[in-house]
Amino acid sequence: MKIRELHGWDLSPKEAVALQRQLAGKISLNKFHGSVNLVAGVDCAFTDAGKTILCCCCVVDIANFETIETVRTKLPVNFPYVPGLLSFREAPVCIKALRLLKTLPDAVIFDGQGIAHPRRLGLAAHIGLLLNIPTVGCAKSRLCGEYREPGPSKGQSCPLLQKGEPTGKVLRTRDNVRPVFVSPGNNCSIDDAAKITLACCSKYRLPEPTRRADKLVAEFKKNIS
DNA sequence: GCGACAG
DNA sequence: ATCTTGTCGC
Repeated sequence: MKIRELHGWDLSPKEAVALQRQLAGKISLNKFHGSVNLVAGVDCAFTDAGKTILCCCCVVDIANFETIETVRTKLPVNFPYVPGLLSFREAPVCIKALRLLKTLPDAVIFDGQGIAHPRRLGLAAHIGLLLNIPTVGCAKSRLCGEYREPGPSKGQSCPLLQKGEPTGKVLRTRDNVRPVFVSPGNNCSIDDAAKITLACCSKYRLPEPTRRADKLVAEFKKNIS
């Protein structure tokens, strides 16, 4: 798929924070009007003593949960892990991988936050600014925000709030299993993000696109080291 | 100053 | 994220 570029990625942590504040204002949370059938999942892993980052994408047809396409690629790590600045570490490979896709998905789900971020620009939101389709952040744990525990059944959720403002949802994707933290990245609303995520869940806690991408990178890593 | 802190 | 075996539970 074609992906535009807004800026370079060789920045210092301070410059990165300034850039996030500037880019956050460009996010669109308008409701998405369209059908979601093909969803791409993206996930990363590290090797080479943390000097190389690997990334895999998996496009899944939500109607029958069949894998349509997969891609994998790698890049040298060029930014440290700093809570709140994850995109500057992982976005470059994710973008490289997405560009390798021949299939144009209807939406993309990332392993991380969307706007549920201190400056409203988590990984899914940042990369979402480069795409024209909805992006969703589906994290396994919380970065920031307050919430109450959602009910125990699949589908139940509670709003994730930042200073009282909703930024996402704490969503139960399986009965009696820890919830995930979902937030829109760009080009969709909070409800759209939760709806898309739930539509991608079959029998596991993580949505299929992301879960499969995770398995793919693990295998990729295994065949390298 | 003391915790919290996506992957 | 990564280092790591077995083990409890549906």
